[in-house]
Amino acid sequence: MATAPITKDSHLYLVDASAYIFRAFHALPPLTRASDGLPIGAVSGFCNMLFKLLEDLKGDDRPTHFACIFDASSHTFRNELYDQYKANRDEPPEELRPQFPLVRRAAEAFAAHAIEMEGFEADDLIATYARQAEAKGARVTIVSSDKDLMQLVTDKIVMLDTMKNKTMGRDEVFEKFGVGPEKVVDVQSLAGDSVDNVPGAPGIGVKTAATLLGEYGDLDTLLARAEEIKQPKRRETLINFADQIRLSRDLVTLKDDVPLETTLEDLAVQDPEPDTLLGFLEEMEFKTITRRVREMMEKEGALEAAPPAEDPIDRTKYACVRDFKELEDWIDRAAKQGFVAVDTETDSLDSVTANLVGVSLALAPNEACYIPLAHVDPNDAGDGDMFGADPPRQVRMKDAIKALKPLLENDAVLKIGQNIKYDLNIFAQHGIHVAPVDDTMLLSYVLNAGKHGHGMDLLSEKYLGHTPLSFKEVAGSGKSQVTFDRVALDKATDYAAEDADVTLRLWQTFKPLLHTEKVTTVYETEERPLVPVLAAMEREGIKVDRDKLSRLSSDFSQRMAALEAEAHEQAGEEFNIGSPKQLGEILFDKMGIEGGKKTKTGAWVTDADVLEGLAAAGHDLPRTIVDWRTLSKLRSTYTEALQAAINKETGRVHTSFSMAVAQTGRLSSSDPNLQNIPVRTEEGRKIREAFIADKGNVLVSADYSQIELRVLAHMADIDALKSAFKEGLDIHAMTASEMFGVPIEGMDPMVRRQAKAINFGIIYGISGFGLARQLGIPQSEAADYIKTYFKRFPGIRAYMDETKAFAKEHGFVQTAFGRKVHLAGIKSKGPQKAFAERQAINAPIQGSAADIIKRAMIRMPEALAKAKLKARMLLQVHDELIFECPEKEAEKLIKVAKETMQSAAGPKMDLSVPLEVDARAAANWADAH
DNA sequence: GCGATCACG
DNA sequence: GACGTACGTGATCGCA
Repeated sequence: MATAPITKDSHLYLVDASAYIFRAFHALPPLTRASDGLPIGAVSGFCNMLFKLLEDLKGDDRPTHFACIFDASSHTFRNELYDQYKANRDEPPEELRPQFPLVRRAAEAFAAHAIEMEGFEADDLIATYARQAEAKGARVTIVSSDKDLMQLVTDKIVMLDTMKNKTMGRDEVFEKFGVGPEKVVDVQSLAGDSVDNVPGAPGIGVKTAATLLGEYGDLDTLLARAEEIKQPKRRETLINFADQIRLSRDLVTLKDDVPLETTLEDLAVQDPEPDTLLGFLEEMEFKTITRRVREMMEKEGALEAAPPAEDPIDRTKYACVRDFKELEDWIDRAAKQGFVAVDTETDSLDSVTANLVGVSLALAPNEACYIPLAHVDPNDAGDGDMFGADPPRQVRMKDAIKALKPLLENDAVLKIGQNIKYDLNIFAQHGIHVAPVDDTMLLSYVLNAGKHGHGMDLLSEKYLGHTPLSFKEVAGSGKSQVTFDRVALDKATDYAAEDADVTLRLWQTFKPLLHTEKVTTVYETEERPLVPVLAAMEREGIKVDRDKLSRLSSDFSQRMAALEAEAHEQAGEEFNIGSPKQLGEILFDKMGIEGGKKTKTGAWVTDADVLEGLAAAGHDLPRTIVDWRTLSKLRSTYTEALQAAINKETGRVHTSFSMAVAQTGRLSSSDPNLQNIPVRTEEGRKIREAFIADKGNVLVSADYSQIELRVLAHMADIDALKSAFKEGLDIHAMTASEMFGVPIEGMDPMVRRQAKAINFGIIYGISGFGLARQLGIPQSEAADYIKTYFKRFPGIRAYMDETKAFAKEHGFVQTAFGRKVHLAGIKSKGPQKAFAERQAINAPIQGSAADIIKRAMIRMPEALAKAKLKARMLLQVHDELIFECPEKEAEKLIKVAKETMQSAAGPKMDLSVPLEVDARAAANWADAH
């Protein structure tokens, strides 16, 4: 049986199968098998549901663990408590009885674990599994509409009614019962249940129960203080029927500690055996679903070419290479073969400072090795006390580097890695410039963006059906975690060689799919060549003025202290000014300000929008908080954190760019994030001023002007927008002029501001609500604006409709350069669909702009070299590139950078609008921007 | 570890 | 007729 650990990324589905059968039988039209009249309506409904759950769900919603839970018998411990429990139930109808065993067979055919236990109801098993999974941080979806299960709902556990396609979380439970899930039991104990024959308290229904609990808190308190109830009748009932209420509670409370026979891990989703499943469906004579299942299986066979099953991962076959001759042998074989998977092990996650600890190579499935280079005795505590600490015998670092260099730099040998930019930086520390490379993370990114993440463990699980050793398993976790150089060589070999092995297998899986999925060009022209460019930028880093940051920090601290004191005075009490919860209570509960909103967790919303509104209404405290928060943010996230991020050796800050995080093709930056350095406020700009050029150098910032609107004008083919850009008009003013019929000359800045918000709205997949919120105007007015906009630019609406239709048909959208962005929710209904539609509109625009700047970045090193410039590219901020160069070069650099950026769409795309780039040189980033 | 908040494009 | 909404990121904090 397949097993898989439950982690916080797991998603367990628990189907309340017995309840489903009854419901399907009554809700669905009666259906009989054509050949012999066997009733099969419930079986059909059940199969359709399973298929939908197992095959249709994508992304986060895709189950990792799955079980169908059945009632084993009608007699359970509840009958011992109360002999009338469920005593009013009729025998199941004649047409339903033969379907029970068929449904169990259906579950087996879908390879869905069918679980039942004598003496326990399905509900108790569901409760036990759900709570266990939740305790491990997993998400749980209970497929049922049974209100008895609603007590289980939490932030992690939701219910799904597949017939109504409705998800039930906290809010929905609250709507139904008037109390949160944790008090559902209390309500049910009072209200009783005629269906299950739970007595409850006579004359008290859900509404009254909720009211009472609202007043007294919980059932025990309510019963204890029943004397205080004002209404005589209710008081009497609660006092007289206290025992019956307590019994009811025992009946409705689900048992969540059933001694399970099948563990959670055993519920791992497994692929159905095609012959068994298709055989069963054909036997039932289900035409439609048989066809759909067959199509799905054919497609998956093509898409996820599973690894040769006869070659499962076998860690015992890995070699630990500890002498030089053996290393030379591996290198020879790799060179001969022409490709090799490579992975480095280090003592840190930061590729600029990390030390190389070992290298692993893989030549073929199971043919992999680990070459330890800097391991120490695992018993060495690392405290400098070298007693008993003999490093294990291993190849000398210097020798290994010398031997590996020709292989890693050999342009006839492809080096395959997972996130190989990291390894490039590690090897660069040792003077090795690895090329050419392939990256399995990027292969997955161009194939699967939007479907799922691209980390190795996830990809291995999904495409190889194999769970690699986790880092924690070999290095420990928490306080007892050690760096990799302290891991014993046998364990290190298992882990490291497996990573190379898995990488190689993923490459074999993904590489052929580039062509079938038509994403070769995106991979070859945008992703693969960008890797060394970004690696160099990360190594280069950017200089920051530590003293300036330090002075800003002190300044912010002082002003924060003053604001904090002021806030306490305005509040009339001391409170934690950094706690949104406490602030909300002071503003809306204590001070009694009306009109507050709550978040889905029940806390008051106190974000800047709300506080600005309150300040405008004449309250003093909100303004103080807003000011304090501004400074607090700047201090903790920037002035403090950036000082800590300065590299001791280089004296510069080195970010890490992620190429496979953003769904649209954008980069992201982290550790630290240098793509969100403040600029919008005066205080914020001071932080930008701390980003400086080295002595004798300047920073140059070059940014695309309105690139997303230009891309939109081109892609949607809007003549009015295109000519506006060609004529160099102020695009927001032009939009305002077209919409409101006012001249561009001497335009009211407020009118232009509104047009600007609309232009952004268009790019984001506009909604009246969003525009109204942004502009602070009534929704009706916003709707009118949008109407006017579409009337004036009908091509935009047509483009949006086409894009949505394409997304729905194909499940993805594309940028102008052929990058695919898959949209998980596009086929769902309700808010998920609306969200996916907005993504569908935004992704091609944002993604095409990302494509363009990537193309510019890739060409930049050669353009700089050709112009004989010493300039280095340091950062990318989505539509902006930051360089550093000798003062004297600045003018020439600006020219080269502009040309390269403005022509970056070609020759692949003949953009029908010009791309404008503004560039400036200065001593710091604020002035260059 | 998660939600709320806020910094950027 | 109601619902829930602007697109894409990452870091920090309080609080469970």
